[in-house]
Amino acid sequence: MTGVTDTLAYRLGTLGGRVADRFIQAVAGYGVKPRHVALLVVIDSSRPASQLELARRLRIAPSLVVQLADHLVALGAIERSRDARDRRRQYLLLTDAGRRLLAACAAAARRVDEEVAAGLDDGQRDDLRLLLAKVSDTLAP
Amino acid sequence: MTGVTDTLAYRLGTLGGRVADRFIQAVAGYGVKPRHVALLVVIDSSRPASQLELARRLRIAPSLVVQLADHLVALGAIERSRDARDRRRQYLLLTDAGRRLLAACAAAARRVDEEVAAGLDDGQRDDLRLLLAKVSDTLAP
DNA sequence: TATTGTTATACTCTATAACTATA
DNA sequence: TATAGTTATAGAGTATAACAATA
Repeated sequence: MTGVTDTLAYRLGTLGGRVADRFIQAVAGYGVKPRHVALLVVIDSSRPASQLELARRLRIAPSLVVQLADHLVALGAIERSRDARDRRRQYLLLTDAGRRLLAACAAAARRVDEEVAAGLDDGQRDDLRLLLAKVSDTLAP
Repeated sequence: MTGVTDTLAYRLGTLGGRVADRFIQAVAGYGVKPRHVALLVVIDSSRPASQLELARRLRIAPSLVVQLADHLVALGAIERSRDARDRRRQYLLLTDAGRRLLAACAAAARRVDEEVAAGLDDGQRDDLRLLLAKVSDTLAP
């Protein structure tokens, strides 16, 4: 009988935590945490989106988007821009500094990858990336 | 230039969280959370260990082991047994009910796997398991 | 009245520090 | 005095609920 440690669910869950801890350390120097990076990512990879839209995409509470955005504004990484036609809405937009910050976080993630994937050859790294992407897509909706 | 989402670190971190959420739901009916399952796993897969040893293996605070163990004792899943030669030490031992609970959690994890790996064929599932195991080993120490 | 964003509050998780008992 | 375990306390992270502004 296979044990719980043999399952993808258990391995992905525990390993995800270990890797996330390293990522936290890797980006801490830039004054951000994984949630901030995730927000930067979705801002970067979509048409200008309101805070509520971003909350839905990230599956986090709207009030948390406010806090994360406040912090990123303070860092100069994003700007809030009111919708002229519906003044309730505020779009979050990356600044040049925000793009540089995101690039720095990507570089930090690649440094973590060096450690995480130290035991894998290039082909295995690509295989793993592909398989994780497939799983992500499965869980996407 | 590769973005942060292309890295293993970012994917493993975010995906780990999503999968962990599903695992939490899957075992909630048994009255346990992932930390309890992790404690059951290490108790099951080692010589009788003191609470402090278990804390070190799980990389969690000794005080947390106390809380988790209290809960598992209340569920009847483990028993505390004092070391006769050093009455400060308490070994945590699985009961039969604990073994059944662990088996139920493994079954729950396999149900989560059905969802997580729905987009992968059997060969890909094995590949992913193997690659994750390799990465786990790399990060083990 | 409904929706967007914000603020206030509460809850969960977990660690650190203080304490007890045994050595 | 040092160690295993326990209890008390505090901090981080995040959600829910109450509120403000606009539609």
